[in-house]
Amino acid sequence: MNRKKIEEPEIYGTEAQHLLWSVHLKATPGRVALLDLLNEEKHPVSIAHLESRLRKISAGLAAASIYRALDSLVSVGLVNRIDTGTIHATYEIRVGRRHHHHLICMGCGDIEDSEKCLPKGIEHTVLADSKKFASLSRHSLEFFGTCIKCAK
Amino acid sequence: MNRKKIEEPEIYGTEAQHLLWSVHLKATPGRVALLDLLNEEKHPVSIAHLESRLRKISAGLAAASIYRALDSLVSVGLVNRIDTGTIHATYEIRVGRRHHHHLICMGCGDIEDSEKCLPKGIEHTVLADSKKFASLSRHSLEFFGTCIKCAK
DNA sequence: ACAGCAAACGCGAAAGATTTGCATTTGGAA
DNA sequence: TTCCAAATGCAAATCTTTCGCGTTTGCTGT
Repeated sequence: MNRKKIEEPEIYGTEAQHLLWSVHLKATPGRVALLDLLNEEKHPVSIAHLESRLRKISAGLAAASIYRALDSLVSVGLVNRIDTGTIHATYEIRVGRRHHHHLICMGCGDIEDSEKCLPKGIEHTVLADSKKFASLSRHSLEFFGTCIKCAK
Repeated sequence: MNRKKIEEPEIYGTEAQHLLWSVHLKATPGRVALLDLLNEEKHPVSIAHLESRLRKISAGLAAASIYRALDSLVSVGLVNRIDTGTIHATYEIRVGRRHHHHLICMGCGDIEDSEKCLPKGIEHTVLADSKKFASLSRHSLEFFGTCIKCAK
């Protein structure tokens, strides 16, 4: 039993595994589950949301592990942390998506993506004006307003 | 004793009182203390920071009251809630300041203001592209990077 | 295929942060 | 000055996030 054991071409690994390997992180079940989950979501989700989804879908990560895994995913840039104007931060997959921003409804919290972004080069302009910064690597831009439903 | 009782021209009220009255909020000690405090600060500060400052400076608001007061100040637009990329949100006075954004150091958390903003009319463009939103009232824009000190 | 080690994980407890209920106080309109 | 809705203080209840530590596991080198 050494020729070929399994049908699946497991040699190549999943997409999530490749993502993790590409940033030198171990492809652990927790990180893979979180990446898969965030990949399905179309919008930023809260930690509480992730926690309950994981409890249902997969075995369920310990809360502490979710925090640790998210921290590592954010720190290597696979995932973004987004401010939705509420107290609690939300998370969104970054890799594999076009750079984009959000319209956030202050009534119901609903979110829509926007492809509009800052004019090219504005980071350089901002940096040039700055007296204290050596470099800028990313920015966050969110628009707050009222969605059609909440406007009645 | 009915002609004139006190030296101070108390007839007019403080700046914080006027701000509160202008948005139809009662000028309570808690809100006034918070507004005064935020007015001194040059950058967004955390709730924990506000709490300890209040304990020292004035009598000190109950934690619950700080949360309630900040909620009301934010909801009427006197104060902004800012995402600094960490878990905890921060607060900054809005009224009386020019519209501006922030450069946030991912190393030490230091913040610098930037007067650069989005091109005029971008909110309208974004709104026009949107399928779900009726109106946009504000936006947040933060740049994340490394300050000179942290870049060593 | 296997051993070894640093990195992750689970679990439970600790530490913090935020909210709620309720009795009491107070700003400001009448 | 009176009065009432809105604020506040306080303490308890809830959440959220972090930590310590013993156990498990991904993955590198053999």
